[in-house]
Amino acid sequence: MAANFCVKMKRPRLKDIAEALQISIATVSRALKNHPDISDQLKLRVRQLADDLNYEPNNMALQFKAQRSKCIAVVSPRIVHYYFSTILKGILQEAEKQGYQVAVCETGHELIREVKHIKALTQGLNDGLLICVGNNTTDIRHLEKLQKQGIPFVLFDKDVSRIKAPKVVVDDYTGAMTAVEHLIAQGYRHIAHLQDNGVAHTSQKRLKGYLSALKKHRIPYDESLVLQLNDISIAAGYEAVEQMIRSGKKMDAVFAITDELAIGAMKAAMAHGMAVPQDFGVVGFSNWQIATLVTPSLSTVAQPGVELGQTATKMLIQMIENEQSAEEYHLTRILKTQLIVRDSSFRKRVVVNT
Amino acid sequence: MAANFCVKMKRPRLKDIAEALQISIATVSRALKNHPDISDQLKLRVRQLADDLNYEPNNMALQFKAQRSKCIAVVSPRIVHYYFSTILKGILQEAEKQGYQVAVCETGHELIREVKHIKALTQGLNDGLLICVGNNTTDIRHLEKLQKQGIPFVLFDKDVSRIKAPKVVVDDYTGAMTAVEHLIAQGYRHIAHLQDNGVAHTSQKRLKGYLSALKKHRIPYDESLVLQLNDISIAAGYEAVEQMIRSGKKMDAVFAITDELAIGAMKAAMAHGMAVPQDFGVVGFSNWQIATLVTPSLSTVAQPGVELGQTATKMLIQMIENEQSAEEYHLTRILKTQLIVRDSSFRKRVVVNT
DNA sequence: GTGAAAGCGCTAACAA
DNA sequence: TTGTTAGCGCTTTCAC
Repeated sequence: MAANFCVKMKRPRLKDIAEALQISIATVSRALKNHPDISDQLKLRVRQLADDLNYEPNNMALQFKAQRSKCIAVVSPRIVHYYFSTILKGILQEAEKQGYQVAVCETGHELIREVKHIKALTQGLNDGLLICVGNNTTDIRHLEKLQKQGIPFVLFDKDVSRIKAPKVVVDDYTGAMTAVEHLIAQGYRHIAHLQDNGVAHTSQKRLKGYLSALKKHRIPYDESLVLQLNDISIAAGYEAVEQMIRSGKKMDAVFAITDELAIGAMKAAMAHGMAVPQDFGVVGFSNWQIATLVTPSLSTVAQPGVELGQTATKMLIQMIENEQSAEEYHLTRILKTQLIVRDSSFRKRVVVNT
Repeated sequence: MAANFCVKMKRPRLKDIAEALQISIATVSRALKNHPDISDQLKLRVRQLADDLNYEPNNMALQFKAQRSKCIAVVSPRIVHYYFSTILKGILQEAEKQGYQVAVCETGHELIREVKHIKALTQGLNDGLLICVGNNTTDIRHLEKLQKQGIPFVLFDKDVSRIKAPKVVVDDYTGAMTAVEHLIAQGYRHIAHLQDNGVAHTSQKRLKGYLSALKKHRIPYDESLVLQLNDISIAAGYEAVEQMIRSGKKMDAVFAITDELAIGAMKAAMAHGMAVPQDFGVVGFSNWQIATLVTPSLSTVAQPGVELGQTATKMLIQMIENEQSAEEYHLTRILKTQLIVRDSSFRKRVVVNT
């Protein structure tokens, strides 16, 4: 708008180089891509000038021409979240390796934002999507629409069983089962399970793992030991376990759906004079950094976040580059978890294999 | 390549609608944007068909035409990092509000990757950049080049004093000074300072804050109480303080450059029989989530991550939309930190104002 | 070995 | 009220 005394150098285009050298645009283009048809002499002159002018190809034009952006987008419920950060790290690693740019957005588990973001991201800017649906995503019409449009996408972390699409998830069932079997092996018999509202697939799978472990070892299932909480915070875990203890319920261990709940549970038990792990065993889920920092350190089921991110990204890029739609390519990859036994559940010498 | 029996619907273009309706492309374009010139009747027909075909404008074409992508990119040293996650959250919030997409990449504090990423991100795909340089970025030619190219960018978190560009940083100096003054007010007199290699601006500013606080309260400066560590982990903090204690050095408090170092320091002191905060006071920096989880809970200097992200994004978008170059718009915004006093340093009742 | 020209999907100035 | 056309920067086929 305002007059500008300092002449701002416009970005050089092929045309500028062509005109300066009195040759055609096509020749410049070829020279810069080292096309064999162009004489070495001319190539040299072109490159020289391109360097001098600081020429960089205009990516928007390239994209537009190729109708491909080399951009993928990630839709995630949470950003400030250790596990998700590790997934994102894996995504970025793989994308960098393959020369893709990664756009990120957060839905906060709100369906409206999820739908809005997915719509915005697919209006042509991105070649594909990596989506982790929110906990409240029961309506999946937006995903079905993506499929119809033939836009490649991969679902990660949260399974959505009602849709046939490529997915990368973690083996919550086996992870939970292994954790509970470990508690049983350590001699705990009254094992409570702290979960969230139980709606999400992950929660259901982990509950199933818990139940299977009990069944396998013939420990009677006591419904009142499975607590559904509104919140998965440390405070929630604390409160839940405190109430159980106060109520006189017999309980000597907790398997919690998150590390935070587990830590809350541990603190509550300790506050009520129980020694961890001697009187009370605790295992969490996720292997957040805090698990190593609490005292006693927390046993937990580690999820392979980086690997999950990498795997999902590899799948997506493959779909993009082979022009496979999400409908054709419905593969579910299930990654193994790893039980990490730390102090909060280790009171016996036993051989533990994951 | 291979024959495809299922006819894949190609993405509809304006042309398809125009042909079907026997009108011109321009008319379709205008009808869809609700241009007043078009008759309501026609608009209706056009919209109807567009809906039926599931028409979505091709963003690549729009971008190309406008030479603007409504994309910004974030360059960060680390992804799995609580503080950075909060910054990213702020960035995403503001970008979402203003309708921008956000690309993210990680440099791992490696200059080569930083340069490579910045180059890739500026080849036209992004309207501007938010950059947090790595700890080893002393060579800043890549940033100077950005300025010359007139590409809008904002530096965040890490200051680079040698370049005149818009920046958003945290007031490390005052933050550190406040923390140390708090320790002094609590009666500690032999306050050690744990820092990293001291190269980064943040480290230097925090050291200065430490020194100023001592000076202001006439506490003699003891060089041997300032430790430069190779690593900012819990283990490093533990080791450093343990050595100090073993060496018989008089020391009754630590101000550490990170929460992790601080926690390590605290654990070391406790391991050697010192009570925290009675015999030994500890204050960290950053307010990571773990600060609330350790026992005793850790006093620390909180950095406003979300606010920082938002501010940087606002500045960048303003630059983009007003076509201001980084050279013209060299404003440095310094955000206040907040001292959070928890158990690790609170032994006296005093009024604490940030 | 090099140039001319079409076209990617869309917008907007100009024409009718 | 609607159509025509040029053009955004680049690649690529075809012609010479």
